[in-house]
Amino acid sequence: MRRGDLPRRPTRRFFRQDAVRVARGLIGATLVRVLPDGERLAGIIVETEAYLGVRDRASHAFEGRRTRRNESMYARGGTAYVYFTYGMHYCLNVVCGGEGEPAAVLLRALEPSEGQDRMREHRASGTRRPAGHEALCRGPGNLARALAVDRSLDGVDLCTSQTLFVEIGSPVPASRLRRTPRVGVGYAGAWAGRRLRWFMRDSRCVSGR
DNA sequence: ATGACGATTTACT
DNA sequence: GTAAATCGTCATA
Repeated sequence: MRRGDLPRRPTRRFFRQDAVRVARGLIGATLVRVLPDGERLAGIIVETEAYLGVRDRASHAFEGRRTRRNESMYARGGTAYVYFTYGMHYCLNVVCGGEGEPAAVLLRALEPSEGQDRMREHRASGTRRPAGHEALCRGPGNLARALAVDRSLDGVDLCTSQTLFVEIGSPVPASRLRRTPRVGVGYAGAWAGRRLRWFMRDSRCVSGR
C-alpha cells in the first residue's frame, strides 16, 4: 500500500480461490474488528491453516457433513465461519471457494496493531497474568476472545461487513514464511501430516507447537 | 434422553 | 511432560 492510499479489502475473487492460496495470501493482511461502540481493533495475520473441504478428514465438512454448526462453510467465499469448541473457545475462519464448496482458512494468530488495550481487557478475565503484546492474539481461541468474536459473527460477509473484515497488506515474500502440518488434528490420519499451516517465520506472535 | 467429542488454553507436577 | 476446564453439537436410541 502506497502512502496516501486508503486500505483496500481483498476482492470476492480472492476469497473464491482455493483454501491453500487464501491461507498463503492472508499472511501479512490485516484483520479488522469494529466493536459496537465504534472502537477499531486490528492485527496483522501471521498464522493460518487451510481446511480443504469434503475430502479433508480434518475439516468439519469432511465427507460432506453439513449441520447447523458448519452451515456457513457452504456459503460463498468471503463468509466468516465462527464455531464454538471445547466448551469455551470460539475460532474464526474465512470461507473459501464458491457457494456449496465448504473450504475454509482458520485464522490462528495476529500481531496486534490497533486497540491493544481493549484486546487486553477482553483477554483479562479468567487468566492470572495479563497477556503481553505477543500473546494477545496467539492461538485461534485467544484471537477470537481478544477481538470479541463469537457466534453472532458467524455467516458475516467479510467483503461487505463494517464490523469484521480484512485489509490488504504488503506482499510477504516466501522467504519470510514457514509451512508445517496443522495443529490439533492428530485424529485426521494421513491428512494430519499435510503441510497446510503457514506462519510468519520471524513473528513472536505465532502459536506454539 | 444420553454420551462422546473436540481445528484449545491454562495450570500444574 | 499431563490434566482439567466446560458445553454446544451430533450420532445413537
